[in-house]
Amino acid sequence: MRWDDIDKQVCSVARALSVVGERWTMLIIRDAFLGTRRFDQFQANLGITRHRLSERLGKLVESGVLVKVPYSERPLRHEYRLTRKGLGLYPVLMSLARWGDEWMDRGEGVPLEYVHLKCGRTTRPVLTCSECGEPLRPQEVRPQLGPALQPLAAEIEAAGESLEDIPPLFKRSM
Amino acid sequence: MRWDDIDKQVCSVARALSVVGERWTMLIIRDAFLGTRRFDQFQANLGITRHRLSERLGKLVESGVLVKVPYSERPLRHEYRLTRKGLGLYPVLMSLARWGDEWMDRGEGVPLEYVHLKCGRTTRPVLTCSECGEPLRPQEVRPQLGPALQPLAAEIEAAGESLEDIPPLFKRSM
DNA sequence: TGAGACGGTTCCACATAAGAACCAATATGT
DNA sequence: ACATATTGGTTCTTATGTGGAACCGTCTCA
Repeated sequence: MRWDDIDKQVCSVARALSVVGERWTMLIIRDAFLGTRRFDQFQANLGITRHRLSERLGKLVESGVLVKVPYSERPLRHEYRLTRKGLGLYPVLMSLARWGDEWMDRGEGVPLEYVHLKCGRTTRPVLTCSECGEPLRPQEVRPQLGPALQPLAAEIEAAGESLEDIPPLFKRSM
Repeated sequence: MRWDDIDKQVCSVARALSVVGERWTMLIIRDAFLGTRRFDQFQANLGITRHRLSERLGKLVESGVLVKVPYSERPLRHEYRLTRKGLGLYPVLMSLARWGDEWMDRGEGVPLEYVHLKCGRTTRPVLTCSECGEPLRPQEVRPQLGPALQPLAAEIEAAGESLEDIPPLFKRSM
């Protein structure tokens, strides 16, 4: 299978990665969250080639993560800003940062700290349950087929198999 | 700059991506979280080429995200399992899944739902502040230089500039 | 009139990926 | 005893992606 076809999978992770899963893309988004908006700024901050940057920005605009907003007529210039869809990537970015802080440390402490303005303290983001507010741990979460995979569920039951304990069942999912 | 050098940046996101930022890698990890352990299982589920899979698994073992555990002598066979470091990627994965659910939906509903066994309800993971428990929103979080970037802070102050409102300041950070 | 800022595009050499075939150690069936 | 299957790879060829540098077009400012 080609990488270009992963967005066809019935899998939210695969679909997400079809947009933000290429080299440089998440770093461009990180920079956007830190306030970078212009082509040359991105290029200087990231050290990516202009060619690649141009291509990646184009794709991000196409997929609705960034918008091109003019900030000057004559000469016509635009900058790139996060859309709501782009802002939605914040948890992904923060989770990556947190994991990097925890596991990729070089013994010099973390590069950045994050002050939560609401409570005034340095925060370390935690993933929690929307329903009970407890931290979400992988052992305490059971994935089950959602609406988009009901046909698959029917198929499996028709074959006389059980929906329980078939981990590879989820091969097209999650 | 080459992609291979991003792990040298003083940036936790970049460092994290140097491990999990390549094509296929997060999908391999997704499968590992869903219970996949053996080479051929991964290959069948993902549709990745054996070559690429072999290389990616090797890198993940090298970087400590997976371990190779023998499950049979004669013939010697091993399987791949998530380490604690690997399990630490759960929030990244769930955040990606959630974003995909929300923004890459095709109108057929979500592929998978997640039941939080502790409270028994279908959960949608939320990123919250470790200190006050409130949901973390990008506008309410102020990144500031951490220990690893104190030299940079000194440099900037020496140049007579302010640490405030210099977004590109963070170019080597986050 | 000439240089510089900005936001790109074009070109080439090299690196990485996809797909298929092959390989080696054992186990299993006949 | 021999053929076939299983598992976990490696090797090869061809296609696609990437990095680096040069170039381009529109403006502004001196």
